[in-house]
Amino acid sequence: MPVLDNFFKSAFTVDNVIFGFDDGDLKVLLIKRNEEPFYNLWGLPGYFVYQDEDLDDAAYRVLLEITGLKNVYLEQVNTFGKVDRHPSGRVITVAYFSLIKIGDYNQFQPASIAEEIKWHSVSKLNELAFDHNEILQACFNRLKRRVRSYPVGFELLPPKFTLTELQHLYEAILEVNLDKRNFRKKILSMNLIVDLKESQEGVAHRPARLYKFDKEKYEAFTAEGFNFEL
Amino acid sequence: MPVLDNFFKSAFTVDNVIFGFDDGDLKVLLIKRNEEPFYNLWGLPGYFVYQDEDLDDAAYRVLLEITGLKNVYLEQVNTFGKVDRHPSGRVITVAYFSLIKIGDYNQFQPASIAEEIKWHSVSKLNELAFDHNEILQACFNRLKRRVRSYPVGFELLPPKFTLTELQHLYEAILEVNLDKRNFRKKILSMNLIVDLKESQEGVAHRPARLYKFDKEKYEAFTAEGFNFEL
DNA sequence: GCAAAAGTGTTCTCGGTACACCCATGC
DNA sequence: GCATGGGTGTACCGAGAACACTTTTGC
Repeated sequence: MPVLDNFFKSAFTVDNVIFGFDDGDLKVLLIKRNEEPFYNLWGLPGYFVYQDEDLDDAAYRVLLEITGLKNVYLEQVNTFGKVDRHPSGRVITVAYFSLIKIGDYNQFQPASIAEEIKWHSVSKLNELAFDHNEILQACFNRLKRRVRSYPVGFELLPPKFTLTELQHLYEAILEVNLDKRNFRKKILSMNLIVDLKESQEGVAHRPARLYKFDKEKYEAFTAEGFNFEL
Repeated sequence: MPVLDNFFKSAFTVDNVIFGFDDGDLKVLLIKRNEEPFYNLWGLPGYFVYQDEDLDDAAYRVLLEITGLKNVYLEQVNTFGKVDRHPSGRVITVAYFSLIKIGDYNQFQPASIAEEIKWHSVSKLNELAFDHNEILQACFNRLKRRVRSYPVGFELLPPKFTLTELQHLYEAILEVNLDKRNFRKKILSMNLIVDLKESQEGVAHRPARLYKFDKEKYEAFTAEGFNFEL
């Protein structure tokens, strides 16, 4: 074996694809870089992992710095390690995605690593810094699959929501159109959401009933693993 | 930002869970370590990633060194980066799994990194070096899911096989028992395998018919993505 | 009263599942 | 002839998919 020291010359980072859902549209939180490389380009929030820091902890740290949020859904997706992906040296990055409720996000975090932070529609993105387009695509694909085995609505929607909002969420993630009646039949038969017996107010049409997730059922489901096909 | 040099002190490795199938049993190829740490314990084949080497290339290199094989199925699974997972310093490892035909494997590779290389049943494993039990479990779980979206039999079985062998493969991976008639109905209805009009020889019972995979259909299927529920 | 979205059932088809007996070969 | 695994068909049930009209509100 060669001298071990030859190998301890790399750095690694975490990059976090933070998904939110608003106005019928799946969004991702991007930062405008205020330093080289890729100055002024949009990119994923991320940072180097400290020497004494676990990978997951680093991902949570970045998430907290950017959004002010803890205890949110976070999942490791893939690791990207092309030799030349970072101009400063050998840097491999571990990609995570997280799901947050846009309403919980506090817009003005004092984030030193970014000049500007903004939600972008996943469906219309321009060129991002580094290999971040590729990373984002991988995370979006993972989310598409995850949606079938995990009730992601619980993470992305506000505490009270309408069935139409929930349907639009699935449609945005899966990039399909769903039949309203079939969707409702299916989702209600899971007994995962609860009718709050309240209604929307101030809308210029028949107000929709509001629902919430049943936390106990949700936890029982996630523990045993289940199938969420739609 | 702190001085960048502080971060370029880490090493990373790839570890490869090499699956094979033989005698109705799912196997994994392990090495007996001939150096510290974990001297004489069994562990996953893996190695440091060179500074000028892409991650996937490193995984293929390890695979080639251990098995003598190229062009086999290889998939990145997860990255493990607990601070103290490696006694020599900060080493994060990217886990891959690959699928090979046990018959193609040449038992005596001149592998410098191992004293001994041996197939082990996935169902009865002892304690492995590092966090390799955890890594193996993650890869096995991934394989369980992958089996539903990819015809893994194509990678794990010899060119000619019987339907019972194929069924046993699925049973070993999914850890369930399948109904013989239903399995055959389903698998034959996919038109993915071809009756070779040949039979087993030298067995002490009615000889089974031999089948092969239809490579064209297989490639068409994998290109468009498909569903392999069983 | 009109625009806009909410809410609601039935039918058909297809795939999944359960299930038991005869067949071909080696010894 | 017997032990061993190979090979075959049918009936039932439930989930998914297609499909259109009435209701409630704000303006």
